[in-house]
Amino acid sequence: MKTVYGQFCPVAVASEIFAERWTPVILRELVLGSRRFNDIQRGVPKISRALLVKRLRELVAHGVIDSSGGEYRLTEAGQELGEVVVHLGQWGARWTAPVRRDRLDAKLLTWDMRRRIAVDKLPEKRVTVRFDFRGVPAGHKAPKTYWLVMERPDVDLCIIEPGFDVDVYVDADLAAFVRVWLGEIPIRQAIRDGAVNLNGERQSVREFPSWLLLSTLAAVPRPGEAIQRRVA
Amino acid sequence: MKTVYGQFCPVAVASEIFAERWTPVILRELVLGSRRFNDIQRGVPKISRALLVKRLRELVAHGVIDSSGGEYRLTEAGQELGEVVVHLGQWGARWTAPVRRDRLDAKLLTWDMRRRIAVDKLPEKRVTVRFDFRGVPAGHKAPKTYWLVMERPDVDLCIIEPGFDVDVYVDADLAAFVRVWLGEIPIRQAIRDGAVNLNGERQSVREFPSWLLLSTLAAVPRPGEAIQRRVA
DNA sequence: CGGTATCCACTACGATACTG
DNA sequence: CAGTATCGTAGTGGATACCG
Repeated sequence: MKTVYGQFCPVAVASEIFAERWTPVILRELVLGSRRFNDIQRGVPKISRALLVKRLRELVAHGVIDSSGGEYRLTEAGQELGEVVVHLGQWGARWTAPVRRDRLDAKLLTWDMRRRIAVDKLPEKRVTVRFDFRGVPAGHKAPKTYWLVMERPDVDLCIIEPGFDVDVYVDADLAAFVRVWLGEIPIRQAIRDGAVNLNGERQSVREFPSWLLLSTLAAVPRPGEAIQRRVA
Repeated sequence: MKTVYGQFCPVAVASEIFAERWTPVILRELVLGSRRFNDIQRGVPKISRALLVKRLRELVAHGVIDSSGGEYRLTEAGQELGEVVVHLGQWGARWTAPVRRDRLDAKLLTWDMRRRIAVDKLPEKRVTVRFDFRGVPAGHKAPKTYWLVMERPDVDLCIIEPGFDVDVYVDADLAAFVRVWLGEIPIRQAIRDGAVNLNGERQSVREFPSWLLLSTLAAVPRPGEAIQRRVA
């Protein structure tokens, strides 16, 4: 373990492990359940493969994750460090403005959504939802169209037409949808504002908002919340 | 604000602020109460002045600290980020082994101790404690001898003989004393083991352990604690 | 005390291509 | 799928000296 700060203080020692470039984001991906190398990378798309390998090795060396059979899992220490990641994310949800042009990423958004579907609320039959995002910053490489194919208890994300009939069409401004995802605005409001449009089979369209759980950080109370309520 | 991770996830955004090199350690110093530039640097001795300036500016720009009149203070957002720092430190106390040769630093230790004296338990009269550390790694630049001059409600740290009669002489192995400081071993045990020796005026020697509060992280329960108790 | 300014060295990282 | 290998570079930060 390379000593960076030269301090015995546990904050410094922990920072040598935790506060490395990319590490908190990699840990978030593990906290959210990714186990396999390529899955982890999907959640951290801008990291290079070589660097991801290096970081994972460091985390193994520090006892934060175990690696076996091509899978990475948080150890007990890792689970607890995951709580720090969540705490940091809650701070970010409260005190930062995450939605900015250079942070919009439709692929990452849909990859995150895939994990937050209320499977128990889905109908018996397979449901296919097609997302078309507008307002995607120019120069953005990721596709603008995605399909979520949900067939209890499985949820698959497709980037190419899966060939099933589409039940719900979601046309949405990307920035607005990210805001909905993060709990900054209610989906009903985004629909009313025209930032999000739902079309397709009546019943499915009505139920769609209840299928889509939001980000785990969406429920974090914001600093102005009490005041906003008073005003409203 | 430079976008590092290109993700809207609040964990990523918060990491761009928090998980920069040195930043968690600087924040710890602010959490522990330092306000002035040079005081902060005393708690982060290995950072260069130029870099400390830069990091403080970044924290101001991110709304984590305020700077005015040559003082830096945590904002409301900063206080909450301080809770994350503490959480990270608690993880470090539980899951890392902070005491290693290249992390020992007598100056930093005494600087930390200065802030953790139970002022209300001190006697009316001035008390002077002299520390002599042994087992300091070769090549260590910091002095081996320090004086803590405590005169309610003030505590001063000296590196040169303050000229007062010494009430308590503390001769201690540096590594062992750091372990005591961090709550890894009880001071009574370190005394029994001969790693820490107290001499001087009887009454003061007896009371000294009650004056010295330990690190705020000393009380963090360790993973093996329950098991250890069972064995003992 | 609380910074600036300059310069240089290093190394961490990204890009790209290849492998079992 | 899960890496390895190589190489060039941007940018980060250390050292040092100076300043209001």
